[in-house]
Amino acid sequence: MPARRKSTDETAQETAHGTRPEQVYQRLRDLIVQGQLAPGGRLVETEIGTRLGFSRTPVREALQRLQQEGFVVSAPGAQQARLTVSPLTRADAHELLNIVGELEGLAARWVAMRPAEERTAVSAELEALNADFQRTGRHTPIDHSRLYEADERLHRTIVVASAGPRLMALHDGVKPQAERYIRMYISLLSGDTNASVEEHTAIIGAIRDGEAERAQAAVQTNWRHAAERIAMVIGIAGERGSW
Amino acid sequence: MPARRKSTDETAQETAHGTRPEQVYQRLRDLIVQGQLAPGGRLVETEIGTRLGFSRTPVREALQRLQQEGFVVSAPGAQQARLTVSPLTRADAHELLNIVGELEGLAARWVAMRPAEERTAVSAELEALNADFQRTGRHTPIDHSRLYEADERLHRTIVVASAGPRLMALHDGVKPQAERYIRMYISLLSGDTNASVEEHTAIIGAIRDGEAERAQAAVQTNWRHAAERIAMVIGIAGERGSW
DNA sequence: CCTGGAATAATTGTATACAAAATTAAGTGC
DNA sequence: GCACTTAATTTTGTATACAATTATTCCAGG
Repeated sequence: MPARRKSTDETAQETAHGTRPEQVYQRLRDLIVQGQLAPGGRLVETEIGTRLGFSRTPVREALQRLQQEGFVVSAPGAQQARLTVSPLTRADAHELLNIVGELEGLAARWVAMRPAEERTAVSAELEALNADFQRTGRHTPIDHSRLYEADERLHRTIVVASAGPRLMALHDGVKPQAERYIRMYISLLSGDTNASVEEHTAIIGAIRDGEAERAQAAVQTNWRHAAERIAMVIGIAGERGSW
Repeated sequence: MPARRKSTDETAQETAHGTRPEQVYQRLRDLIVQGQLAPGGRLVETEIGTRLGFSRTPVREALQRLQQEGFVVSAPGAQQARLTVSPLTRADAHELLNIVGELEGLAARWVAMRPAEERTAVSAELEALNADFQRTGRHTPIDHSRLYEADERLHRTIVVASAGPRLMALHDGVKPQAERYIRMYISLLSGDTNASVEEHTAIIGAIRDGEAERAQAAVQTNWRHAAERIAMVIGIAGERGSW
């Protein structure tokens, strides 16, 4: 195949959104986050390439990015890369969720420092999202995927409202990895959404009142609790991909 | 040139530490951090390649990494990359230093949660480093580079003592970018090192006493002050590389 | 002088060929 | 059957060729 790019005559099946490395990246990331690519599983450049219909070059680019973000690790000590899907461990979950808490906490602090008008607008939006979250949590049977997404939307709103490009980039890189843990174990911990709803309420209140310190602390607490809960669940359910 | 790797018969001048992409990455990063590659300056793959004696492939890998970490940005909206050294702006400095504060704050919190024995060992080491820092600050004429490095050693000690691999990786990616700002403007703000020494003392005390919350807050305060000072200095001295 | 546009050059994206490692398979002697 | 060596295969690292895109130059017309 010649090295044509962005040709207008795309074949029908590949809708082609974004550059090729981007496509590969998105595809692999989804597979990892959703567990189709199991922790510890090997990633072979040529295989991915043929499977997705690209050459190794864009695949390599995507893998590098995934590696840097931590979705993928290379066998340590080896001279050659040998990439595998990162294992899910208790320690990693704890560390990761706490980091997300810090980043989102900073974002919350900054929202709480915005002018009153903006704050009320954001809090109103957050209230609505929290109500959504609560409703999804009450609904039986619980749709775990929707529940995660409702929570995600709420948190993301805080970040988008205040974060500059640096914090956004960092958050975008780290959050999906937390998602890996949360999605995997959410079914085991979604029994008690009331606690989360209350924590969200505390966050929203602090933002509305413009109390930066309190908003930051509330977000961090929220995540710290999540970290503890998930670490506990992993302790029971066992780690996956590490042995 | 054939694609030989890790050959034992390296030419004398290239001592070859690490893989080729790693070498290129290190080299470019240093050039950017030390300002040899000015903010806004163009980065051309072939030029870098010939200058360092490698082909475009490893250069590309290094550039990608630099881009993801934020040292380098691609012209927005363009279809092709067009990489340039990231500009130094007031807003970016503020955002970046606050992020570092959060990450190191989390590290400090974790150190403060370690068993007493370990905490006393770390605090002793930190005390020594802080004394070093103070001494360097008093010495006339002030060696700004040494002053930065003394500060850096102290902060790094906290991170190394407690951070897991995730936090370490994140910190290693973000901190050198803060370094870019600090090194550039340190000569303008190193007049008053006493404030920094005191802030360090507060951090060390909290760690010694095992007060996680206070340790975290102290580190964040330290960085928030630095952020404010540097943002102010940039306001006076003017931004570089953005226009 | 400067404005527009075609020709030219520079630069990046992608595929691919080949080399170096590393892994696996296959013998071989015991 | 098992340890050990060697051959074959797989997989990654690097260089390079070519295409697509973007920037630059140059020249005519006003």
